[in-house]
Amino acid sequence: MATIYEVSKLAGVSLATVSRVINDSGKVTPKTREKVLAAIAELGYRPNSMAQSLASKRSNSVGILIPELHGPFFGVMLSNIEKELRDAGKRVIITAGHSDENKERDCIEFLLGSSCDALILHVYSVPHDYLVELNNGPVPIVVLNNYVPELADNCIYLDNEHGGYIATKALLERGHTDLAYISGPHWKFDSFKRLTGHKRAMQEFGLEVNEQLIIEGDFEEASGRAAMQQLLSLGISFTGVVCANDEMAAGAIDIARKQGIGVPDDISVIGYDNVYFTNYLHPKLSSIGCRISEMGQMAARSVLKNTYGQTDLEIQNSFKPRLVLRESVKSR
Amino acid sequence: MATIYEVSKLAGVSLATVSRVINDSGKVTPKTREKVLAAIAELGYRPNSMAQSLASKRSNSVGILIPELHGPFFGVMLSNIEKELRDAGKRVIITAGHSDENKERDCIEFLLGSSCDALILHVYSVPHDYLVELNNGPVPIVVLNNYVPELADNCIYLDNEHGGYIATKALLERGHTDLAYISGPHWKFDSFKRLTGHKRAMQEFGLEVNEQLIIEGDFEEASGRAAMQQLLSLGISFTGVVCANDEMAAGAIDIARKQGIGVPDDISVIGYDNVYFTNYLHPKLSSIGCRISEMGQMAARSVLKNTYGQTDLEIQNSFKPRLVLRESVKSR
DNA sequence: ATATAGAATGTAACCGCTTACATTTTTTAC
DNA sequence: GTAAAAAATGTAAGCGGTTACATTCTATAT
Repeated sequence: MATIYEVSKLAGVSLATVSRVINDSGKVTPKTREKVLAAIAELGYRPNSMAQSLASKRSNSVGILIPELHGPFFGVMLSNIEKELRDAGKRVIITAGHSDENKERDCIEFLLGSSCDALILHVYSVPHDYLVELNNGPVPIVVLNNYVPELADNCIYLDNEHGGYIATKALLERGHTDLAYISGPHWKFDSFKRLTGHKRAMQEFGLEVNEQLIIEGDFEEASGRAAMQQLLSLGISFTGVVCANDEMAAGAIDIARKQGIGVPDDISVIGYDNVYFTNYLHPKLSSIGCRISEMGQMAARSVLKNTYGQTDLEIQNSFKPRLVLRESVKSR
Repeated sequence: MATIYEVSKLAGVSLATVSRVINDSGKVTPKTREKVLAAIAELGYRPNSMAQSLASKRSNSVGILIPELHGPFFGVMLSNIEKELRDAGKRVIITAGHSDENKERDCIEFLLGSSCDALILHVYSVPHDYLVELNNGPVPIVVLNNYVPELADNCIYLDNEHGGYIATKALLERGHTDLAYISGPHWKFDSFKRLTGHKRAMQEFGLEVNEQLIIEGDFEEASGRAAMQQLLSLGISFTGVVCANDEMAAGAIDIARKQGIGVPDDISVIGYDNVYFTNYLHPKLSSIGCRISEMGQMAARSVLKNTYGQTDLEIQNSFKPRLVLRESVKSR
């Protein structure tokens, strides 16, 4: 591989000049620029990014930590982060934290050791203090899908409380009064917030929430099945089920069907996340749209703005989920 | 950030010695190792990966090019690549090529300019020649989910012809004789191979394939709907539909249902990829399992073996898909 | 005790670039 | 035409490591 030195010799100019044309920095006469460009082309020269990084103290790469790389939610998020960042010529180094504190820490360590210029973190288990501390270090972070008060400006998040609220309200407004709720793990903050929103809506409508009708799942389809099973075995009647994500809703619907309970005829079901397969389900699942792409994009923009000096970018920190009505919800 | 120089001073040893303990290379007395380790801990020193890369001419990062970052197929693949690679301490730089030749080339250029030690490429549009040429360059590649004869040892792929064959055979063996086929884009090699396998199975069973019953979709759900629509409007009877992926199968089933055609009672449907949501569909979709995780993992191992010298790893280049029977297929 | 092989450590060149500063060239003003 | 200012280019010192080779210990053999 040719080096900048060889280019400079061939073009008959100094190293500095070659560097200038490569980076488009400083003034260079069109004529000499031509010469340099020609030499670069002739040698098939490509700057050595490691050397550039070392000398400039900027790696042009940003580290991403996301719970999983697969799955409809994270995939979309990642997709948008990558697009936005690569359009700006930045590299994206990804790691998966699997919602486990130690793994999340490992990933962060790993990314810190990778000379990232910034980190985009979608974590579940690492404590807030740790994030705050981290942000005081040399590499700035943006916290995705989570709100940390001390880091408010660096957070891009969804108002999950509102999401739980509107999901529930969608059913209440349609005449349902007896609702069940299939929750995600209570220790996951977004899951917890959704449930909080649910309770607020119930309260607002003057309804008692029956704790027996709140089942804790784990966001996986199987837990939705189990939850529905349990709900039906309770012998308490209800006409609507709010689920904390679409996978669990899919499982719940399937169990209902198997027990001869019609959705939405007997029971209305609403999911959360509005993941792409909601459309493939039968009945098509109503859900809560989470602005996943926008949040991903915004997280990327946040680092472009704060780390790479694209000061013209507008950052929106908080996103409001919205109701997406399909076939699984019916008025009574 | 502390440098190796400061560590060496604090520990009272030379740069070389510090480097040795960091990299666990060369001999170092336990005692001096202790001193160095202590100094490292005291300073909170972390090696500068850019400097390491530059000096060692090894970035420890591998570039990934994949059509999309989202979607059930690619997500799983990516997930396994990342896991395998990061367990080995390698960085993963990802890019999405969107099945477009120019974008794919851009991505490859981008990765080449990122000092990757190796590339894992899942491409659709870039010609074989280009890949062969590329592989002659300084950075080795592994071709994922595609077979390039000249690069046979660097390819990790699925036998898609076989997949199309067993999918079709699954229906034929269950007494179906009139089959329709919803294909992916013919220009995508995997899609084409699947169709080839379909035809072979038909032939083997002494059946004529009716070209009218082969509809070209684009792997998206909507095209599955459209294809089914078209098939039903043909007025040609058929009792089974083989789909080149699960999304299109989901669309096809939904259209059938809307037209009052029972699946699997009136028509059996089989998908391809065995993507996770096949389980959420109603009826649960039979499909062809594509060993996605294994291929992803194997691609990663291939680079660990060939680029990072883990010679003990066994590489399996070709994977056979397998039939996954669920509810959408029924004997007649 | 001494020579010597082998182990541990140190020295310094180098990896390929960026950039502050110095120098040279060109332009402008008079 | 000359001086001063501005623009273009060049020089060289890093950036923070790795590693070949040189040097200094240690341990073993004699």
